[in-house]
Amino acid sequence: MTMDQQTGLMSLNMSPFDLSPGPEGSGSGGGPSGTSQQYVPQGAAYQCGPEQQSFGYANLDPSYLFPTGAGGEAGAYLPATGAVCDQTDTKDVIEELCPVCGDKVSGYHYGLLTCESCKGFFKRTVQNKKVYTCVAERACHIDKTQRKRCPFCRFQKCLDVGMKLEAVRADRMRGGRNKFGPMYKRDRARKLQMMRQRQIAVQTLRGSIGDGSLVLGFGSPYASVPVKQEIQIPQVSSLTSSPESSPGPVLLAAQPQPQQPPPPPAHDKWEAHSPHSASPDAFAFDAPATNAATPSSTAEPTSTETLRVSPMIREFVQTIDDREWQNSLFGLLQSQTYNQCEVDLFELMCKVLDQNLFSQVDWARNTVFFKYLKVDDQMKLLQNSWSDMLVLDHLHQRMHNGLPDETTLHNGQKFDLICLGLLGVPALADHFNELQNKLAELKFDVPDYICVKFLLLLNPEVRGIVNVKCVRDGYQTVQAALLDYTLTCYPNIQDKFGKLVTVVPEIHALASRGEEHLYQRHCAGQAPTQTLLMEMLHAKRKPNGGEMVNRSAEHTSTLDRLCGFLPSDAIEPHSPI
DNA sequence: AGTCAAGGCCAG
DNA sequence: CTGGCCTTGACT
Repeated sequence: MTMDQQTGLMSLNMSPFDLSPGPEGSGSGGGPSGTSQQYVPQGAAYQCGPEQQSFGYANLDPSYLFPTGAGGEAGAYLPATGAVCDQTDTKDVIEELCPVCGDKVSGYHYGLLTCESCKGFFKRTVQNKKVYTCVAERACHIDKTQRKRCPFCRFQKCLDVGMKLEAVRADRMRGGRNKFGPMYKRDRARKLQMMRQRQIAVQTLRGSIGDGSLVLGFGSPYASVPVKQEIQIPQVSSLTSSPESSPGPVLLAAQPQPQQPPPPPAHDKWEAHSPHSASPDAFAFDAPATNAATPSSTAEPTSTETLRVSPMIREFVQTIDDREWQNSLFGLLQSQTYNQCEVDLFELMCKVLDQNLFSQVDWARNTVFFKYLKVDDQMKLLQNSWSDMLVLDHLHQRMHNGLPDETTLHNGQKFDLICLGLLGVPALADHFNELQNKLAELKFDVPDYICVKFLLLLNPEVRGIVNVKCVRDGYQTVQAALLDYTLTCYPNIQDKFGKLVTVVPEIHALASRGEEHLYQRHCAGQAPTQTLLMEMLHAKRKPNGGEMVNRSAEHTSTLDRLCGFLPSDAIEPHSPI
């Protein structure tokens, strides 16, 4: 039996964001099989109790904390020995701790390196369609000694760290290999490379002690938390396809390609995450009917003009990882609603926004101009622009990737995807649509998008920036590049650049209203606490007007840690907190 | 033939 | 129900 058959649980005509089970339910063999336990209706936020709260994010998916680059998906611990790893053999790679319980890893199981017991637990849960109940707040701490206490939270953590439902075989066939084989191989290779790079980074650091210019996270007390396993989701629709043959990240396809058909709907990226994909079409975004990135015959750049796109803009476009954005969105919606009767949609929206924020920080800190700034400056810029960029990202996903307004969750609930772009304010929908129409008229394309995003981020007017010159240089460089791009590639659109620039304050106005709304709901106790999202909301409202939170070791904010984190491939293991 | 990630078995 | 160990079988 193929993986398609194993996992063919979804309606064939299901939309890419339709996460609800197919006609047969969430399992392969019909409805739940006589489990005695029942789900406890949701109410509590995804928070941690005081006993396990070693730091602010103790019970959020720890892999959010230290994103290690685009494509990261599952979670795992790096070696937490505290010692610098001087060897880079495979043995070290495998000597990790289970991302679920911290026990010794026995190999790759269901998508990532886990211990034998969590492997067995995950298998039994999925095979037998167990439904667990948490008698506490559904935020139990899971470690080696306590993993048996709360199967609900243990399973939730399995999903959170990235264990894959689709790797459990519906037909129970033994032996053989599945589609993750090549992925595991790549992951091993990547880990080995990371080890080597970390070694180099450590050596570099040793040679630069006392050099205050290094912005590294070695002093962080958080480095022993799990770090995302760098497993790329195979871009395949069946067991028989090779992930290696999958298309690369969204790169040049996003650039104007007037003489070619628009990029095909990216089915794969949806199937990749869904245990329920049944057909290649099941997870395609709607083909962008009014794809602004597919220029019309009158206004688009010609192929000759495309060649004139500056290398910098090409590079900018390459920083976009829409697939990661979509995969993580889908993965979160999937994991948050698996085995759930009903979820709080506002809370879910906050979690998605929170995840988007982590991606955003990860994107920013790897980009030119920004990555050379000191952490404090980086934080100020992000705190100033995060909501604007969230709105812009959503416009981009809608316009260039056909993101629908709504999706059906696993549990049958409808989730308004559009609310992500509106930051939870339905009343802004008209404004949002007007903005989108305006951009569509301007043939707003992917290079435009990424340039505007840089302009939002690199705002030299932000108060308190130390290295204003660097920010301004970056801003002006992007501005010039965008002007050049619009003149070269869209000569028929009168003053496209100027009109794009006028959109920025509109985005800001929209985002500000959203922020205000989120803040009020947060104050009313309706939003999950201890999230990066809430940290961002609070930052602007601090009496010192966006000054950094106290950055002493005992009071380090999440954003601080994210910005101060090492380059993704040079992570220094630390002793536990 | 060896590898290794699936599923299965069964004592505790 | 758990988790350590065993069996299986596609892939190398």
